[in-house]
Amino acid sequence: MRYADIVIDNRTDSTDRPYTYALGEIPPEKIRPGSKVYVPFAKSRKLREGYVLSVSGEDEIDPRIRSRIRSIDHVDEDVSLTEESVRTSLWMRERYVCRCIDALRCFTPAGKKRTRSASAEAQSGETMEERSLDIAFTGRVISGGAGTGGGSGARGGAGTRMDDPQVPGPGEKTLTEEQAAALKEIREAIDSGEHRRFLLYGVTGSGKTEVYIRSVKETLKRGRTAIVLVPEISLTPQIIQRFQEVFGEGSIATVHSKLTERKRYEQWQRIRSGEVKIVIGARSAVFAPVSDLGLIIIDEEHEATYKSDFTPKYDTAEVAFKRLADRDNRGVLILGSATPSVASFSRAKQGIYQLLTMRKRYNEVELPQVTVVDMRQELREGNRSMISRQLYEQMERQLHAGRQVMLMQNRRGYSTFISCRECGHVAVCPECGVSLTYHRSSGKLTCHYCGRQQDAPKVCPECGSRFIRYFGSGTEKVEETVRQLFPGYQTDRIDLDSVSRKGELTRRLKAFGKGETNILIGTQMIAKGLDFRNVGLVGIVAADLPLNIPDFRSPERAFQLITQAAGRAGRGDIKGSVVIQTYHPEHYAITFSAAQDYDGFFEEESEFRRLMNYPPFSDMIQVLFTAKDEETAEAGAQSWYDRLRSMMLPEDRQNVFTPQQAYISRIKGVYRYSMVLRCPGGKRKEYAQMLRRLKEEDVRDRRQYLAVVDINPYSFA
DNA sequence: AGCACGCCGACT
DNA sequence: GTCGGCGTGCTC
Repeated sequence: MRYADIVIDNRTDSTDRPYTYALGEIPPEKIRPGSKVYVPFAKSRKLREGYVLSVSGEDEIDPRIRSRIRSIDHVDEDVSLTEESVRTSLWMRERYVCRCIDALRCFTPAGKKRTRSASAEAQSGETMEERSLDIAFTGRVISGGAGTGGGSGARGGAGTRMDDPQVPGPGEKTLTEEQAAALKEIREAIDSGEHRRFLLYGVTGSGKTEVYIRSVKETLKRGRTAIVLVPEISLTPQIIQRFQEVFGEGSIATVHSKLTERKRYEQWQRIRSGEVKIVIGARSAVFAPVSDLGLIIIDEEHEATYKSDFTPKYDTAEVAFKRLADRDNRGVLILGSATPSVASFSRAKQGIYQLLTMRKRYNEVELPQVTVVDMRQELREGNRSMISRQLYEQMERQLHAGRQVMLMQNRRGYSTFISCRECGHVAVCPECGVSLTYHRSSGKLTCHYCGRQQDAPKVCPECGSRFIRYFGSGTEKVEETVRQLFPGYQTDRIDLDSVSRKGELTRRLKAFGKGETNILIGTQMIAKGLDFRNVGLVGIVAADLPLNIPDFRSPERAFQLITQAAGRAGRGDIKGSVVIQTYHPEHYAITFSAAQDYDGFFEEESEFRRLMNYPPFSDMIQVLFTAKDEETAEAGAQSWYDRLRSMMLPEDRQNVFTPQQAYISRIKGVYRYSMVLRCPGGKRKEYAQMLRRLKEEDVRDRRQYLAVVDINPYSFA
């Protein structure tokens, strides 16, 4: 008799381990790592879903559990996963301290099947050999048949091919020297059939998309598959359009959150069956069910959207790396950005990534002229408006010349908070404890964390005073000011509040692209995406905003945001200009972004990180404790702190920081405490294992709080 | 004794 | 996550 170790699809930590089942009536060739199975479990009448991790023989069964073993009821081959998915999931469980099932679920089709039989055509008839699973968390290593498995024959070894390299095919553009040089390196890597990683550092307009397209083409030529990841699919219609022009619409699967369940399932099957070999999508597309994966491209790799907000809190580039390094794939990873993250550029400098640089803009358009305005000076000279005199003058000049203007204010709403002038009372969300933002369009006070809304008070709820002052300013206030200053021009505002319906963002951006509005005001949503040919000026209304957030990555974010926004100016054949308004004109994030000097910024930021022992010179781990009452959350954090330190060697204890109330101490009535750990080189794995042990203890002791581990969090909550 | 309710704990 | 078991405590 043969047996299978199975993870049950229960969302609880207490069943996060493999259970052994007999194959029963099922032919052994139908069960392999990744098989989706239905099994009886505990006292439940209904069958439970599960995934096979490994298969074993009679002699490997622990005699103590033998009598309790039950049989698998049936298999669903339509939604079974690849063995590579199982290996990557087990790796994710270790790395992100998550449940095995949560990692496996990333690889499963989110949508529903129509019927059991309707998608039977998706079965490609593959009979993958059983292979050894070296990292099963059972600790059991099973070895099945040898062999390298499906699809590997097409890979590598095609090195002698030397036809049409510089001649553009249909829909392709002629390559610049820099593009050709970058592509040469990538092609060699693809030809080698080895796992290699590149950082494509190309300034805005240097033509990264063209390099992506050619790289995908090279990959397809070898019969292999490619995944192209973009930060947010609705903001990148141009990339998708370019890919469709070159490869044809039918050969690309696009996956994103706006697809209906059925559509998503259809796409999943199209990918799994091998019908399409190119997948384009946001973060979650890194889990696309491709086999023989030869290439993953991560465009705008520095973007925050590549770090998952949900469990498991994975880093897309790490998962991409792991999938590509798998023995069933051995593919190439390309990270592309005009402003690479400090972590990635640092890896490139260390030689972990091969650095490919493209410094020239495609049409040799001159870089925009940048002016930094000291807003303290403006205030001293009597200008209390949020628009400086320089910005006003430049707007006037550009609008007069028929050019368009973009103003970025990375905060929505009308004002940040409202406060009573008599007693100082500040309106605060009763659930989250953060100040409420006034939205003029709706006349409501809104909590930006939980979304709760209430009417703006006419009189102070504390003292009854009619004198209420509005502090700070968001996009709505910018819009109002600009409408007053430039009444003769069409103005539009784009932020999370003004675009609710799907497709509206793209439509409005397109309208601006066509010149229907003269002035576009928005949050960072407008800093990315579409290529606007007629924008003569980009104004960054408050460049300091990201700098005020208490996070070690603030300078990096500020630099990226300013650079991105500035990149919107002068995309066509006109030289653009950029005005940066700031209260910290001397800050290095401002000076280097104004000078468009990435390398200078990197050096300074890297030195700061090294001195402070921040990533990439260490790893940070945050554990967030949530509970319905504050005492439980605090006690949970304290308990982890004490137990963790007692597990550690004395010299490691200094790396655990005292637990404290989270930055946002309450969300939707749930209290939050946080504990942060710093992992010096090489300690990450060891610490993560300790955290895993603490989680297991909590399950056993039925603790009333929830602890969520976040490895290298993108922001410290 | 008989029953409702809620917590416990095992699940292969 | 899920369900039966079982203890508690109330009522007849």
